Amino acid sequence: MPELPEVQTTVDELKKEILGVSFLDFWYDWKKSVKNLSPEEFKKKIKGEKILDISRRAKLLVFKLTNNKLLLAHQKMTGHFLVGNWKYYPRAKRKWQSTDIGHLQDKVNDYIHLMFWLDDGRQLAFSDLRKFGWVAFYENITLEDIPEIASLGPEPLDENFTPNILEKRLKKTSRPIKQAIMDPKIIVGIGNIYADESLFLAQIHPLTPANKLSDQKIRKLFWAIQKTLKTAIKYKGTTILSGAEEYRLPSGERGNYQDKTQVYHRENQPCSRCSSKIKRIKIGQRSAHFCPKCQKNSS
DNA sequence: CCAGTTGTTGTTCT
DNA sequence: AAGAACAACAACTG
Repeated sequence: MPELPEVQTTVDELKKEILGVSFLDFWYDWKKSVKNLSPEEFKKKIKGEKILDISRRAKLLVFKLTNNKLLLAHQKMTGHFLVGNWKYYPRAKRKWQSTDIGHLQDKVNDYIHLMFWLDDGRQLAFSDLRKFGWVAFYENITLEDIPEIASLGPEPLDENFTPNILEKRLKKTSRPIKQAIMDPKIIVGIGNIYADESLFLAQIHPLTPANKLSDQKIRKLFWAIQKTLKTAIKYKGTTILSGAEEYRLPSGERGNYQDKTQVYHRENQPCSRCSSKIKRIKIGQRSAHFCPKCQKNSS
């Protein structure tokens, strides 16, 4: 699922491919995939816009367009961008406006809900099996004032982010530490996979109340989060094997970090540190994976 | 048919 | 009022 490392990888790869190109045309088959405008209005706005820069804030992709206009995208759980040159899409069994795509022949995948035609002859496709992801178009507003951005906490890999800032934010809540670091108002970019992995690295039990962690543990957690995210970026993110289409690089390749996880998706497998069986419990209706021996519920 | 999966938001409860 | 809990969104796998 796209968390910070997957979004960062998408940004890095897209920059190599489509910086400087312009949008020629747009197609959609799911209205809600365009968040703040009607898809028809969005299409009018986006046509002719040039991609000047691509960056990331939290799990959002930020496309900087001409005259400070912005295209934002959130991939949520199953969304991802693909760049290519296709002829058929999306799924044969779905009805769609044949006038828009009549000349196409090779299929992308079954879950394309947005398609952008680019002026370099290629296409940018947004694949999203569960349809929670979205794009939004903004003009006459600075990035920090956009509602989805304004309420966000600090970036874990920002050079100005320090253990003291993390400590201050964690002291404000008694919720389990796992839920606290997954809360984008406290710190952004961390989802289920990297929360479990960071807590394993820091040897912290996921149920420990956030405001009960010692300063030493918080410093260790700070380090563990950065280490985990940086390593995951190096491996181009996580693509958990499954029949469904999930996270891919814009080239269609899988990430490789799923082979590196220590606890996530590894229930009953031996801990790499002590060989105890990895446990899975529920925290706030979500799975949490941890080593019961290495991650004690102590403050 | 049911449980499990996921990030974020909006609603409801305490 | 604030903070925490939880439903909702969607679609597929096992």
